[in-house]
Amino acid sequence: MQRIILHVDLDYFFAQCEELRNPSLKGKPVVVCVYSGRSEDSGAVSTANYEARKLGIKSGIPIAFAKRSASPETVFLPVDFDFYSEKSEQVMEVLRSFADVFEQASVDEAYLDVSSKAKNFSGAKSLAEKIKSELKEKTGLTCSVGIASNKLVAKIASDFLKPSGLTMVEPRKEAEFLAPLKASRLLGIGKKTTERLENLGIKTIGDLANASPSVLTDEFGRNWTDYFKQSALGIDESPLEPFREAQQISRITTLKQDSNEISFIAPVLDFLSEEIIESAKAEQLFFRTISITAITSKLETHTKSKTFEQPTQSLELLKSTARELMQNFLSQNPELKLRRVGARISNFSKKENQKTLAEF
DNA sequence: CTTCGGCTGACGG
DNA sequence: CTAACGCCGTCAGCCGAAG
Repeated sequence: MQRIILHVDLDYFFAQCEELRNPSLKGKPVVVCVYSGRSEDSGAVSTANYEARKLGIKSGIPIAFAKRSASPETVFLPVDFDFYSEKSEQVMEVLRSFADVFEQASVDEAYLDVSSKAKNFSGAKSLAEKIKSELKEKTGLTCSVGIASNKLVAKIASDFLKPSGLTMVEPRKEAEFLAPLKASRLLGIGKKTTERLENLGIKTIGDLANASPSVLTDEFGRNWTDYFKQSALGIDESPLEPFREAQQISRITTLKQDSNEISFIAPVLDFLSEEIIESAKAEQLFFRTISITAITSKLETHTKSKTFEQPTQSLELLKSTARELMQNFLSQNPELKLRRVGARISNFSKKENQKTLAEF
């Protein structure tokens, strides 16, 4: 069955939201930042608009680093996630109305299966243009759209021409479209894997398609090799998932100063625990596993966890367990100081005391 | 043998 | 002068223990 999938990606989403709220920002470099609160400029850049990107400012770099390459009119703003979420909901509502099957992939991305609404690829292109104009009209936001026969290629296509782009890859043209692109465009190929592939002389997706399977298997194993080979040819049967359930809820924060004292860290974990329980209750989730994360001064990550028999929603249990796990970790690693600490719940069930069939 | 718990590491928005 | 560095979430893979 030939599918027609659209991937819609909002352009420089957080920064575009800020431009929408304050139109005088338009035309200036805008940098949306996550401040850690530890010193004036500590933190990282979340999103930069295209004017800022021209200056070399992009997601993930330290704020202090971004300020060095900023121009005098560059505007730095703190993230306002509540505002972006609100806009995101408006956007998703519009997009959903155009789809036979809809999957929100993140706060600023969605997949639309329009197989029966569009009939053919030429119809899908008209539909995509309609989506772009209606989205702009109803929410004020621009987006880039990719059209293809599956999610994998649609996502790469939406990224091909930005901002405000529209890229269509017709059926049977997938491998040809992908071949010249960098291997890192495929999902799951990040910094580390790119380096390992380059050591094998593989730079582009085309190189990957032509690579010897046995060489790939030696380096990455069967599972990855199969996935790489299929992806490089643009083959992807994965269905849209309209109702993805959360697997975990976590909160993490940067300490005001590095520390290994439980008396300093425990109140921080308590605060994170309260936020986590609030989310869990909002989604009516009961959890069995509690974890803590400890990130050292040298940015090494450690996690510890504990699983309980009965699902729970108890704030007190979360607080006491998180504290106990952290206390144990600190005693076992007295030489370490922590920069960031986090807490997490997972292993969800919808209800407390869920009975198994055998109990009836 | 499979499943579960615990943990690490890679990745991405 | 250099180095600088958030937060939230998913998944694969490994290990050892338990079933």
